[in-house]
Amino acid sequence: MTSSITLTFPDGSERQFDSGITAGEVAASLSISLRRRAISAVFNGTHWDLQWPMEVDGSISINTMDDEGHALELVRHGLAHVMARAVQELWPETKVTIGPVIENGWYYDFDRETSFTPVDLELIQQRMRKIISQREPVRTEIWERSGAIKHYRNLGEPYKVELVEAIPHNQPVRMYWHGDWQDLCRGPHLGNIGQLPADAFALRSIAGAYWRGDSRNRMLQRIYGVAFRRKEDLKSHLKMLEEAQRRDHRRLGSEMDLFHFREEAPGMAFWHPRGWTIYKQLKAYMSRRQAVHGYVEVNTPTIVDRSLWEASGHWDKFQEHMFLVHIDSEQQENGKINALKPMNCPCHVQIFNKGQKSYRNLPLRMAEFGSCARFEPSGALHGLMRVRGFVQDDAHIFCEEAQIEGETASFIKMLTEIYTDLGFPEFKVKFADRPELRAGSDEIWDRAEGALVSATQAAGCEYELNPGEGAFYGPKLEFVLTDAIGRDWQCGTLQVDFVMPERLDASYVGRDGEKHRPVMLHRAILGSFERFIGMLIENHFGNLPFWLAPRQIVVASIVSHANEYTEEAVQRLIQAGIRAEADTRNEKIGYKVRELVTGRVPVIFAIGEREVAENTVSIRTLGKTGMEIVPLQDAIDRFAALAKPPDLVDGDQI
RNA sequence: GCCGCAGUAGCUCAGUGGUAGAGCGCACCCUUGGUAAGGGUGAGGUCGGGAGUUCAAUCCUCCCCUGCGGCACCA
Repeated sequence: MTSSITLTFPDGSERQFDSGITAGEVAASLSISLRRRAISAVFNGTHWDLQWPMEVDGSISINTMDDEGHALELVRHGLAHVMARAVQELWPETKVTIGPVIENGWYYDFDRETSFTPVDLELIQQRMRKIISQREPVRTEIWERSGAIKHYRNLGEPYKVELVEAIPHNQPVRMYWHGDWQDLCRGPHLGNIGQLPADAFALRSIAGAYWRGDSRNRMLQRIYGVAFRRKEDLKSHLKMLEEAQRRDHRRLGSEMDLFHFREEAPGMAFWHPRGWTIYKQLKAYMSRRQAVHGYVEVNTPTIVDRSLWEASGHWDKFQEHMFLVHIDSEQQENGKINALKPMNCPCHVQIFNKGQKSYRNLPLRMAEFGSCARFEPSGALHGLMRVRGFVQDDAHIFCEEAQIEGETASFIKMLTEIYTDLGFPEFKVKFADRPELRAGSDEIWDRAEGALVSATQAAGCEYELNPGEGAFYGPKLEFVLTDAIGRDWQCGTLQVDFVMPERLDASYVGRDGEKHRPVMLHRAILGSFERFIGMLIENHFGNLPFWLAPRQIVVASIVSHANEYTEEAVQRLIQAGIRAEADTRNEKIGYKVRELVTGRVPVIFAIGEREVAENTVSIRTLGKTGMEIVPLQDAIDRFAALAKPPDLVDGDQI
């Protein structure tokens, strides 16, 4: 009296099976070789374990190791369990928690008194290989919730008890056995541990991580691993990581003599002449861009009395991140305290508030390259990407509610232009909607979110939802770039704010002659110059576009009696607006070239007797091996044109 | 902030319970050399800071600072 189900295969054919048949049995019914190669199935869109029964009609396809996505998931997931087993075999007192698959690998969090060491990683790795070589089958069962809880209580696995308790009641509690070792897991898994590639994984690092990601909870020890289907894939991945480390902006920043950090001012960059050159160029570019897009530029105080921060709400919400300044003892006695500004917005509202504004002034786009200081937690600091002192390309658009959508759309357009100019035609967009704790009515939030979403869609931007991550005062768009090591950094942002204008009592006179509250859009494109320059360095591997390159041309003499002509050429290049230097050191040209090439100088002019005699230069361009002899004036004209920032380039330029 | 690891010359790193070494760089000299390293000589270090153990600490112990990898945070 078994009922039957109908399964549809990828080729469209249908077959009847007894209800409860497993995906593995279905594969076997198709062919013995397929059964042997099968690793999992996709049943009705769900990644399905070969051991799981199917009890409803549906579509099915069988996966083999050739199905990369599914194969990698099973491999990484399987290795997570094997690693946990290895750890418990080596150190039985260790408590297990969770071990999810992540990009390129997995991690597993353990609770153990003693810290894992790099030597332990090697031991674990060896034990994992041994476990894999035992080729034990994987078995799964669905358990009663209470039975599972009891089981884990008896085993002394408190984290597993918590996990079982957290499984929603409409979902099965699934247990897996890998040989004798057992773990709670929603699956699916490979049918046999021996299918895991013992030579295509590596344990990478040990790190702390809070249980359930909550800093109030106990700190566990997390071990990260990477895994692939084949040894070659692992090798190329490790090589790629090395490559990425080589383009780390912190490394390039010191190799190229751009900036440095020191103990006296943690999280604040000391910009060297070459780094500051990039900074200045970028700032000038942004300034021109903003002018074109209808922004006015302002400048506001760095040190501001606490009364403003109290009014803006920062004193309550942000104080622990603010650098406080006691100016003198008298002020201190009066309880007067100043703070370095962590943001520009309150100051901008004060400029808006000076004098009477009318709807005719809106939208008012007020920009500032404002120097901000935030006391970031020590563990958050990361080169230029996360600093305590930085300059934002900040602006606030004061507008009417009906203008939000239009302003958003033109902002996204401007941001896309700028990112493209700077070498980031691709970036992620996240839409962060209302958080649980928020100001303003649901109706206002509905309107603000709606305006942001429709403007984003109108701009043709794909975005992902970042639920509940909006600011307390309004929803935001986040524009995210990825660094060399794969870490994401938010650069641009657009935030709708109904709260700050209220708190600081901003108003304008509307068409009706009455006072109205403007809406404020907080927005930035680069985010901070520091972070964005970090991204630029990594993105270009230090080889910045010519207009941004801190050293554009070095004129190197080959013989010392060419030094005078060399200096003259440099002067003429500088007058033509090019960043040029002379290299008249007493060294061979081969030595100079090597040093300049490794120093990422985009263009070298070499000057020997011939060039002096013929009034030419020998040009060598970074990345090319050949050279080219050109009259000096022609070379100056050519590179002066190339040195133009992208927004100033004439149409017919390259 | 939390967990772990690290800090020796300008840089990259070696090293030892008896106050330190290499390569590169730097300075000077020789060399005038045609596109990725010409040769010689020399100067440089409170071994991150403080305390302790010891006859003696750069090395061992503790505290702090900074950095690195994560976690948490990123208004």
